Amino acid sequence: MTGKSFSSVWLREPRRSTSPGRSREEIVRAAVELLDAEGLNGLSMRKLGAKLMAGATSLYWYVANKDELLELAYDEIWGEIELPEPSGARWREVTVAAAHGMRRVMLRHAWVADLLGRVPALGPHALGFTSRLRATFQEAGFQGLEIDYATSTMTAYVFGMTIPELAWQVKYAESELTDADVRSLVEHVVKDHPGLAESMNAASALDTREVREMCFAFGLHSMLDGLERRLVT
Amino acid sequence: MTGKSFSSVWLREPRRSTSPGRSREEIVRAAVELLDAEGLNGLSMRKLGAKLMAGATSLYWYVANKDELLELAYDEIWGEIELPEPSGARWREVTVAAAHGMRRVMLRHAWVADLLGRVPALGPHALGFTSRLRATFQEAGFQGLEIDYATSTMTAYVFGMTIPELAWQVKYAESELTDADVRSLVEHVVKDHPGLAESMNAASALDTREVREMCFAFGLHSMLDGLERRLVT
DNA sequence: ACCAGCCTCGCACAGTGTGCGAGTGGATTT
DNA sequence: AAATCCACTCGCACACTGTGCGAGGCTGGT
Repeated sequence: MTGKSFSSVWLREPRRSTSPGRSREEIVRAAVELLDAEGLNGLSMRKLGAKLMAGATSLYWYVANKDELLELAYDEIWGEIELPEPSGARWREVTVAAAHGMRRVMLRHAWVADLLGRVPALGPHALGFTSRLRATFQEAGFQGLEIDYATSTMTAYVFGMTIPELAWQVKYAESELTDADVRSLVEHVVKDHPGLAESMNAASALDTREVREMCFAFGLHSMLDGLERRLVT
Repeated sequence: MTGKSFSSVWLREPRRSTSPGRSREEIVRAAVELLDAEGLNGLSMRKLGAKLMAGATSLYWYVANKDELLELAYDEIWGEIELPEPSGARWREVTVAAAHGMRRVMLRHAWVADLLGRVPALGPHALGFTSRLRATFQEAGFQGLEIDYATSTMTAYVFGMTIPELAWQVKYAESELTDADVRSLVEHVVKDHPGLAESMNAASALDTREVREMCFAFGLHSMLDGLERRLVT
């Protein structure tokens, strides 16, 4: 009775197939592989069809359009995040583990960055994750809407911290720049900003990866401290 | 002496033009307008050319390729963020204002979400903003790498909190769903997750926009509390 | 008058998502 | 056994994309 077309992947049953290698799950799995290997621009229906030894348009039997396929692929990787059982007493441990889990999955599938701002996380895997994370905050003692606020804050932090990392990673991978090239670019561009230049010098003695991880941990624990304060007051 | 091609917009001088309406700045401004109106997929070189009463390929005189144009557009909107003068004493005020400024600009230019994960923020406007924000944290009392950690944490939070909002906004705008349609979709999809369903019910009595803003403020202040704690210890 | 340089743009190519409608093969009904 | 149906595949075509190339035009200096 919705009147208009109004469709969503999550409202339709997936189509089953007789011939093997041809099902929504298979297609989504192959799409994820292709995305991992070649990025968002590397995924085309024709390439995906070829990978599955099918015509490009055959896939449209299982999937309404490419956007839907991307929604499915997006939800798929939400399923990869390891998340300990909710536990109110050890909510910080659980939350820290969840944050690192999210970050790991994002780094593994750099193309998520392109979908975060386009696809609402409404798939079963995404909801499952969110739901369990929410339960953790609830058991920790948050109440009412603040349960959701805390959950959102936590996921927001991980997204926001990891996305720019992915931007670097992508820019890196697609052009063949050496570390020295990148450094010289940044040095040049940062010239008019003494503060940034100074911090770049300080960081350049250390391993980039390590700095990123320290930064992530610093922000994460700060944020959790802040949330914890909201709790005991 | 870099050996390889290795180019970046930020290393090349923009080309000047004789005929009016044709310059890097004009083109970028028009691109931003088009992006605002039609989103990332709505921007094509041909449409942009038409808007400027120029052939599509004329633009390539001023801009190496579309990616470069997007980098320029991305940096352009960094310049729109209002940021008070750095002030150590009132660093929280400044930071809160900066966060809301970022959020406002993002909501105004929903397509940033598509670029955050693809384009490193190396343009002059982005660096200017970052540099001044950094100065604020420095004057607040942070030291060494922690100045940058705090800065990153803050921007990460704003990005991460706003991006999913943009996803909804986009999905909304491009399909013509009514509020009721959206609610029924979410209700349906959330059925297996009692916690989420409950919180949805609690929130549905309130104005969506208001809830989003309360959530944003809650997380922001939590995060700043956490950072402040790092400071006094 | 000639030339050099900046600047414009038409053409063409390879590639995209996807609607359409014809085809195929196996199961079910008559 | 024949006819019918339906799940499924896919070739073709269309409109559209970014962009390399190279032919032109305009402007100022000699």
